[in-house]
Amino acid sequence: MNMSVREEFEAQAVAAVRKALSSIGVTDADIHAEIPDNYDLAIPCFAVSKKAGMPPKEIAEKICSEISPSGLIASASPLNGYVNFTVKWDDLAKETLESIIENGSEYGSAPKSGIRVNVEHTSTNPTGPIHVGRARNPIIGDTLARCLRRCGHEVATEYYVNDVGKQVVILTWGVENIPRGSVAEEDRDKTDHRLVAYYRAANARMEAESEVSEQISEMLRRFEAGDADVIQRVRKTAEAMLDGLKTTLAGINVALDKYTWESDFIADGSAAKVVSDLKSSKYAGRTEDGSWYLDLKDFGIQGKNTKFTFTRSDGTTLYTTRDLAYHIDKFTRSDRAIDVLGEDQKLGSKQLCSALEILGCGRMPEAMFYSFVSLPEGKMSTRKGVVVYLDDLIDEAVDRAKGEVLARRPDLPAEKVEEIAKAVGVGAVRYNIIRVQPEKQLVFKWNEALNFDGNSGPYLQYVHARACSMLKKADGYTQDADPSKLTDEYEVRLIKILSKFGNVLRSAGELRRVHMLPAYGHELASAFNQFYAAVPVISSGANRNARLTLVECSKTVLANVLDSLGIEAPEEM
RNA sequence: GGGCAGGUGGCCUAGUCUGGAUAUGGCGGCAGCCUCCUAAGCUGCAGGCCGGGGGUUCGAAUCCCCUCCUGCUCGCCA
Repeated sequence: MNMSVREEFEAQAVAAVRKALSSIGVTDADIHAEIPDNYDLAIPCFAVSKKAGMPPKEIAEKICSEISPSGLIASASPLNGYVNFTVKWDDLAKETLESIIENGSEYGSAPKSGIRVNVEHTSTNPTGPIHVGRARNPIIGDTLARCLRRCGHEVATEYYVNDVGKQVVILTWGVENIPRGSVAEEDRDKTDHRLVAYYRAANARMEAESEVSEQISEMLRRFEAGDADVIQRVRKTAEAMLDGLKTTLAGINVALDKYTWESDFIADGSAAKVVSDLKSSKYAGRTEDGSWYLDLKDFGIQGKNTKFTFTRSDGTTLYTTRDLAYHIDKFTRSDRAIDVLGEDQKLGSKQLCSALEILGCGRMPEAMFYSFVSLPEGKMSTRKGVVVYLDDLIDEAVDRAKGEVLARRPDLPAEKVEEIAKAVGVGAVRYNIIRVQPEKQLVFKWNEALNFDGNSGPYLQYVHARACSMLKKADGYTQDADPSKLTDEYEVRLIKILSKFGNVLRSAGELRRVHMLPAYGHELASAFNQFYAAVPVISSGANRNARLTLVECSKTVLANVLDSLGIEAPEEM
């Protein structure tokens, strides 16, 4: 679909102001619109004031005198240096409702852009189950991907599997050498939870027994020398572990389009190509021991060590070297690459970008950082067992949701209860994580993670279910988008919120401000609840059809918001 | 020590990029609201030196400088 009515109105208002300003000789003014409480749009004249050499108040008055109602603009009035616009309500309401009815699940989406966007997310080491400390990654990545799709882009999500390096070798050694039953496996029947016991045990034995340590080192040496057998065995273990991780991700409605294996970039020679290309750059240098590095002091890398090492002294590649090959590969199949990364990757990501620049790669990945979720007692650690697994969080959330459903709906069959409980539990978890700006430090607390009230996923789901229930109970009506039947203040507010959805999707997607989405959903749901409490719908006589149409439209947009958040929209709960 | 990020009522949080009209919501607390469309709801009340200090400006939560607290980081680890 094309520009929404709301966006057209904004464009018209800005154009009108620009035109009025040009009549007083100001042409390059910096105009930005705000959405105030009492008007539909406001443009402050303070910045313009200096350029024009006129007080803001006078400019606002002057601008308003030049603007007459046209298009979607109903009025423009000056107040305290602002130009306040009101929209032609009838047009806004009618076109918004008609557009929602016409476009349904696509309402708010932008037309196809033809731009290929690659979103890499999750990419956790396949050495243990996903814990809550990293749970922001798949949820941010998946939500962003959903928003970008609605922004019209061709989006592919991708998981970069680290099947290279000491950690996976330790795991593989453990799985191959520690007898089944000799270590206590976790009781959850999933490969990631089963195998992590061998990873822990292997780590412990490596530290305690020099013989084990030597075996692991030998395995690592053979791996790096390209021993096909070792590489294959490590890959197999990683695949088994990944299987469990995929199940966890599926549990929170995350499915990735592609899994790319780090070892492939060694096997196909592309990592070696990166090394040889970097060696010939003027920033390259070699230490006495024979390792190669780039000196990045001219690239804004600060600190006592500006060197970025890209080969070991034995010539083998390092993680970031392979990541370079990976990014070059990504850009052969996408126009934009977005990396969702933990904040510990900030320096690495910067070095990667500098190296890409040195390699003459015309493009840079856009990094999105989040800070790790910690526990009140401190950082999570898989090895120390100070950890809350994502699987446990999901189970707990679904369990609690089940209790809530059972308490409210004794009439539902058991199967339906399970279905709703899963939707609600997962909704609470995803919403709670995505509602907060990613860079904010987050301390995990059960009562917050399992919040079902107020600013929560279930609150939005509840409104969706409520709207569905009303439509069902109405038992038939004819669609009516006549704005003259929707003049109550609650109806007006609700429709104005519905008209903003496209703008919200744009900033959540293009500007990667994913946390705008839950805020909007809450605003919409809250406005609906107020409308619901104040305005009778089913028994409302002449306005019945129009009000039911508004309920249907609200339901549609809410479903779109929930879908963008990767949260299911139950029809009853 | 250097770099990067966060600091907003008891708790969580929006707004900071692009300075502007009374700082957004939620949780918890208190007081109300189901003979009407799902009370996972609605209404009202209390609660704020926007970490602290300077500066720029007609105007600062927002920009600049200093400072304190928290997290991350400065590997021939991944």
